[in-house]
Amino acid sequence: MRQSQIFTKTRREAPSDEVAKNSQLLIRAGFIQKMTAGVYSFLPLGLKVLNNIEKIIREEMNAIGGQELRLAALQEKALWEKTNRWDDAVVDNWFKTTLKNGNEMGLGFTHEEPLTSLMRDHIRSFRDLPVYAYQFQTKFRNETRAKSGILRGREFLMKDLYSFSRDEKEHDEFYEKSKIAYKNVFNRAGIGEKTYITFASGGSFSKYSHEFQMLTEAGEDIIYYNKEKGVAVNKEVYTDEVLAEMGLKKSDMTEGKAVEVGNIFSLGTKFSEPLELFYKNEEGKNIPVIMGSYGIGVPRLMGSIVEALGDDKGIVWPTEVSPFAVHIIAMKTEGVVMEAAEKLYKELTDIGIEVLLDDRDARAGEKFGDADLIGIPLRITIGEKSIAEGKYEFNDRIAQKTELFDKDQLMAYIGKHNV
RNA sequence: CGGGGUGUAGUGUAACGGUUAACAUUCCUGUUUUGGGAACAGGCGACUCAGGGUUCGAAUCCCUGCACCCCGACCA
Repeated sequence: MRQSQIFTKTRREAPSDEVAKNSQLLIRAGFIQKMTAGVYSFLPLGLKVLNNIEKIIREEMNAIGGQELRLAALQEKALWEKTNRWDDAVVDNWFKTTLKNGNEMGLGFTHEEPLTSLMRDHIRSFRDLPVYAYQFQTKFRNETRAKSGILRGREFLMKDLYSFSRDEKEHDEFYEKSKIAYKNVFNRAGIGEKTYITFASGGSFSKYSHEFQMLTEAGEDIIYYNKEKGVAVNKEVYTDEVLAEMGLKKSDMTEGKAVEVGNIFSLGTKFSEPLELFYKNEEGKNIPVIMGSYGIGVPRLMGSIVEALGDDKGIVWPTEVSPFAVHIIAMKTEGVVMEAAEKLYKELTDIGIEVLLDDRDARAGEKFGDADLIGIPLRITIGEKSIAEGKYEFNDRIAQKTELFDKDQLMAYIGKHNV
């Protein structure tokens, strides 16, 4: 894509009401726009990132047998009354509305109920299990206090997977597989090193659950982590008993602030029983399905990446998440420089590499500054100097260093960083 | 939901109760520039969040509402 064609603009300063690093940088670079507190729109660059993250998650979910679907956002009252989750006294973050005929409806903040209900049409026999279904869908949560940019919004895209298993053993096997899949997601998203699988409370679902917590001052949870073992315990269940159970010692744990980028829950029969999702086993007996739920907030993950990797110059995207793989900076908009830039742009684009070409009639400082802000990890500067030498000037966004590559070296480098 | 704070050109800031609400940046014109946010000249852009009140006079003081931010509670 040509940068001159992108309608969004970078800005030098973030709006004064944006305090969080993630939203400051994302707004300055033109990835997102705030509508109102906790409600953000995703602009072309931001949507590309969101889609890239979605792709990573989709691949990992498919790899463990997930089947993608899309449930309705509008929810009917009767269904949620069956699990006692309609009442505002029980669930305080519903967005509810009323139909013209007076019926109440709610905007889904999660989807255990509708999916469990849906599965009644499809799960009858032990032969129909297990089932792993997931979706990417906008969730609505009437948070009393939205904050931290896109880390905690009132409307956000979420990947939610639900597992339906015959028994605890089958459930546990999938639960363990999901841990690996989640680790893969966060590794590919570039925050693997800072993300700990964290033992946590099960909320109202079960006694315990696992969260994936990424260390950052922008987070709202306190965890105690062990770097060597890569595990952590959420403060809310940080007891001697839990530590002993996990074979950990208090002296080996470090306290840190963290943001929950994903979580996995065992649900047991909490939903299958009230919603009557039973299957017939080999003896013809009705057995409640064992369930689990597995969530990742996509914008939150995007914001967490910015929090974790961004520096004082701007955003730094990991390769797989970056809106473009390569950023070509043309130092001039005409003559041999522009011709060389166009040529490389075409060559890379033709072999399926996503390239952003800065063809704007702007000064070098502005182009470099914007490139740093936007955060594409690989940058190639096309100018008279490197053309004269027959080389390509390559800049590493993270190391902030420059190298001269010939064509083969360049292509090899790009190939290595774009699997 | 409790506590605190803030609302002024697109953005960031300024303005003692007293001219035509200022400066920077963005944007537009022109000239010169062209490898890390260029220089000069000119120009556009604000009913100062909304509604009341006090006052000869309100961006400024008071009240109400709304919005946003921060701390806490909450986070299914």
